[in-house]
Amino acid sequence: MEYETSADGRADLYEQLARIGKVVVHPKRIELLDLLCQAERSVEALGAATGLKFTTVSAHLQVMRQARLVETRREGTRVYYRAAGEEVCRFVATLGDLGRARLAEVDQILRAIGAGSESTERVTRAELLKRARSGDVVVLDVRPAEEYAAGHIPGAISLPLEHLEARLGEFDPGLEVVAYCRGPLCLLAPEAVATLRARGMQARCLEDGFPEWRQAGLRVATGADTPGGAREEGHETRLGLAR
Amino acid sequence: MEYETSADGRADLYEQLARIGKVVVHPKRIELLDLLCQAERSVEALGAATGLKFTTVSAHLQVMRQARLVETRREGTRVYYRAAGEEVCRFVATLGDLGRARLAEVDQILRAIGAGSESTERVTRAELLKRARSGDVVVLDVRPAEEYAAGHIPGAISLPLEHLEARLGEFDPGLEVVAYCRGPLCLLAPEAVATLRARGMQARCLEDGFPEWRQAGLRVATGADTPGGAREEGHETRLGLAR
DNA sequence: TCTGCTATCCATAGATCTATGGAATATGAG
DNA sequence: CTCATATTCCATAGATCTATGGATAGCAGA
Repeated sequence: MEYETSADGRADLYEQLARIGKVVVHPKRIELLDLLCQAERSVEALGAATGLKFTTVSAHLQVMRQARLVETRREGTRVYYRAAGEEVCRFVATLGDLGRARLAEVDQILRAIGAGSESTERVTRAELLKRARSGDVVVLDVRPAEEYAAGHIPGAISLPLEHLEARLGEFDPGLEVVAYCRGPLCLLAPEAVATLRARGMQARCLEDGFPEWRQAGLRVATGADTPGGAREEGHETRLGLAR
Repeated sequence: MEYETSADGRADLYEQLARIGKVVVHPKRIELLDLLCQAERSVEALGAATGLKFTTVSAHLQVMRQARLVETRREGTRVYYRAAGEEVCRFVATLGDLGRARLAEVDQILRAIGAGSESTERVTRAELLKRARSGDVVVLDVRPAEEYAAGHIPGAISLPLEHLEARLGEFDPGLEVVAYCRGPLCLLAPEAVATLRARGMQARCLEDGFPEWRQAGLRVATGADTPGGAREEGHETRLGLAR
């Protein structure tokens, strides 16, 4: 149906809000928006992350741009997309909360993969701050490297989930690990914790994720995890990884 | 496209959230949901409020029911719909906030009708409480009667916008009026204030609206405004209406 | 049971959306 | 200017959605 811009302001209003609704009517667009709330990405990278052809991703991004939910930055021949402001992320989070509250399926899905109302309680931000100060805990950022670079908890080390297995041997078994990811709907940290626990390690998830940390007004650090690549030898015990 | 329930939990998750998105992709459904966040209503009443044939409204309601955003209650031959919980209202409010923040059109529309970043600042809840105690202010609920009945600010008098003109003469010109409605996206109170001011009265809007009042944990009253119909004679000065 | 209501269910024409191939654009390196 | 790369723009077949008329179902009163 066609709802042209009429003289009736009230109808117009809902019309405008529906532009936003259009974005979240498609699962892939929700996924894309969720990704963009974490860090900016190129069209190509988004395609790889979602399994869509870049041309399809571009089409979805145009819909999101129409709704002003994303902004772009050009760098050379590449275009980086990002969520257009804090409100967008808050909206996505609210959508997730609502799904969790009203759709039993959402909770089931999360639980099925180990997140959800998990067996082990999570570490609160306050507790993490306290324990980090005393130095007996390793804070692990298991999100993709670009998201870590876009912002992370100070002192956390970047170890994307897919590299976790490979580096399991490097952990100091004497320290507890606190892993975090993107938030309550994200499964990266729960999976990491499951992996670590399977090895007999002490590991828990942080409550929520990085976005919530930032929104709580806590300090954040940015930049890649030692640009050179490998971490500086010898300093790693600070982070709880055996050299 | 068809996104069947696959083994990939992640895809499933966004799929489920898209069920909610489906509700807000259609302007009329947003309008319906917004109405249901205010008070429960029958299918017929919703049709009248939105200008849709009841059969169309029913179809929209099924979509909302699928997403579990509404619940029903049967009373005789009539079915009353309502928003399914606080989270739903919060979601609608967040959608409105996002629209306001990102879509200039939304703000323009609101401003065009007198709401939006209006010329007169609004009264805060704290200020209203204080002044209500000293009794030099009339609190006016300009929403439809059924919404007033479903919950209102204690001491407020119900005077739906469409009856305001007719009863203008009853106001005590010595008192300031504070009008409220459904929230920042609602235009009822701003219009009421405009009408009152045109008559030279002191009038302002309350910040936000009733839902926010309730969410702030403040006291609310329920029930119709004197079941008999006319307000008790003689007690009205308490409310600022001349007898 | 029959009748009158209110609401849901069904079918459908017409409008809209999605994924994708292929062409057109924009930017940077030669 | 030419070529290569990353995107956007366009066209389109096939799937999905919307509004609505007509039929059906649940409930209350005669």
